[in-house]
Amino acid sequence: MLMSVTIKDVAKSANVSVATVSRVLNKKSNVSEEAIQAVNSAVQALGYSPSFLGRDLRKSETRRILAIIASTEQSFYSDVIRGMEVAAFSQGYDVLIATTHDVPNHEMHLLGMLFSRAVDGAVLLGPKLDAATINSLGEKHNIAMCLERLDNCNVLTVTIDNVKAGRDAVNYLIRKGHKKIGLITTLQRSQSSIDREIGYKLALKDNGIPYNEDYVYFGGYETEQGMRGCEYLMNLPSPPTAIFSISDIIAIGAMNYALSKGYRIGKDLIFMGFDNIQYSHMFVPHLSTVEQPCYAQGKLVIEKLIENMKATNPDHNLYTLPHSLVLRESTGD
Amino acid sequence: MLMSVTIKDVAKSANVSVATVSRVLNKKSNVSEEAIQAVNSAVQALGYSPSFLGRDLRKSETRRILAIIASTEQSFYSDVIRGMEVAAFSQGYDVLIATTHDVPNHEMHLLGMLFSRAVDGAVLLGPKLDAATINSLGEKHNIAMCLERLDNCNVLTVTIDNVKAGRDAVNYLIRKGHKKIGLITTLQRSQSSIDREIGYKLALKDNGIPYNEDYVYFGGYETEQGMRGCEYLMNLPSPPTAIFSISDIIAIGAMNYALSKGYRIGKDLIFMGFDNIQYSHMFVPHLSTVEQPCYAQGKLVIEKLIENMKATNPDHNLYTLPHSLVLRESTGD
DNA sequence: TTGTATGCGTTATCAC
DNA sequence: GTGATAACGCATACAA
Repeated sequence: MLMSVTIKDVAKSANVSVATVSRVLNKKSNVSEEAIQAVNSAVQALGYSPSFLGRDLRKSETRRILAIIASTEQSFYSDVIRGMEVAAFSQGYDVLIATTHDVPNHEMHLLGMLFSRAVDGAVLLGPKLDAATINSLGEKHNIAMCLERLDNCNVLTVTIDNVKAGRDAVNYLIRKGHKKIGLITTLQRSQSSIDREIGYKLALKDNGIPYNEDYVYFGGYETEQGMRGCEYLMNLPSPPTAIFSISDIIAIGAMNYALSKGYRIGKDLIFMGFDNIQYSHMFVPHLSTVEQPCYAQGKLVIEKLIENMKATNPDHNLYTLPHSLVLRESTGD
Repeated sequence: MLMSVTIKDVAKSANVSVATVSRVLNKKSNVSEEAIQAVNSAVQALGYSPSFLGRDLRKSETRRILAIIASTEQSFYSDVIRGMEVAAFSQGYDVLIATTHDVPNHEMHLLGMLFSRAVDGAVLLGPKLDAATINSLGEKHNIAMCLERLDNCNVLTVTIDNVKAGRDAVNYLIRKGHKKIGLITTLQRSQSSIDREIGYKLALKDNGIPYNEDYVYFGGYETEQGMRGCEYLMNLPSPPTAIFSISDIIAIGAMNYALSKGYRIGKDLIFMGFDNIQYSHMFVPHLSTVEQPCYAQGKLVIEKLIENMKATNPDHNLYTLPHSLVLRESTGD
């Protein structure tokens, strides 16, 4: 489209060498004031913008990091991305986002940008690839995971302790005086769902309540599935009086059903969600939920990833950040 | 991190020249079966992945397109992005997303990726830069706008007719028998908001209803502002019986207020939103709204943008795609 | 069918 | 303080 103006053109126009132009552009110290002026006005006049293609090749770095997410639909990622951007930007990196739509092959395709050095590093937010694959990639490339951990995965990871979070959530429901606790979770297993389920069971055990598999509904991530889950649970011979859902979206669906059947939410029936999405305090009644530190997780994972890019000995640890309960009307608070 | 294996290493290992390696990798026809085998097994053995840094510089194209959005919070962008990706992918392009968080300077910084040829083109979804700036960028670079148009902007744009959409929405409320129509819009002006307001006024005029500025509330994009707007409108001496909001988020806030005051939504008071976000049919009562063809807009803008990249004579037209009304409980449907 | 050589736009090393 | 020039990794024109 544009007959590219290069550093050579600027050099010619400013009557200096390309080396000097490069020095000015990169703000090196040893260059005369005259040269600086000459170069700057030439740059201005020609509308020159240095090509990253040349620069990146020469320096063999791009200062770009790729965040790979399922889709932009989960508004919940927003704060994570923001944390990533702030951390990256402060060190001169840009964050680019790409979406997989849950297709493992496409996730691999995007990781190709990493293998091909189009980006310096990648962060996976909820990968669909298996641990073994990610492990082998992690040996050769700068890669990290955020929000979601993987069992037996030896890759830098920042997440929360989902077991403890699930446990805390359910313990709270029990402390509210409830003994019959339903769980709505997903058939499609992500490690965070599994961990939250484990937390659910541990909380029951903490309180000497026997685990009853009838109280667990396996559905999908959509609101509709939450409705189904609640419908199923409330039609049990001895329905639960409290329901923990592994996501707010699901919990809202569940409350939708409960509302339509006239249950008094927060009294007859209490609900706890997970994620603290924006909508959880827009919905009426407002939803109690577990909040995870999205911004902080995003920030930390980038800081660690950038450290790794410079390190000879990369850090492949798992970092867990603290979560918290947000109590609203749906639990009678 | 990784002592890069290059095309040279592959050539050596396969006992051929780098040219032959390149030919095999790019699936050129004129190359012997032997060579293909040799190269492929060398690639395999060495774990070679071609560097985009070299390739992109040589071909001076990246086959990457940047989508610049405010943030990933508006789940509403999701389908647009999806349309963009499908269109791009089918032509061998990747779509990368970057967020501005409404900071014009950061938008400019991201456009730097375009100037510096780190991407071949960019799509702005709701730019914060002014028309003059974007115009001048559009002369030299492959750039397009989507979802949001700008007055006097001579840049490829794909959007809907927001004037007509607003007009249709309000006309529907009037056809439902309402004459006192409130409008909740935003103080911070985007062209789409302005256009929807114009549509509101035109619909009133269509029906011989005088415009009353008391019926218009200017707030922000958040749910809370929708509540305020509704509160304001319903406390007027002669409150409206129908409320049009320029976004679903705002409309949900407005309904929140109405619910809390005991109005019977869909009967005493009807609501129309805009965008058809996922929440609009999760909220109870379900929200009537205006749907825009997100996927189609994303798809079209990329198709046109890629055409432009090849064209000597780029297309700077404005394309408007059809919207539709989605009728639910909030309008008594 | 294959190899050699050049150049893409930078930055960095080295002489001056 | 400055200017040649090599090198980054690749694709391709040209020769063979």
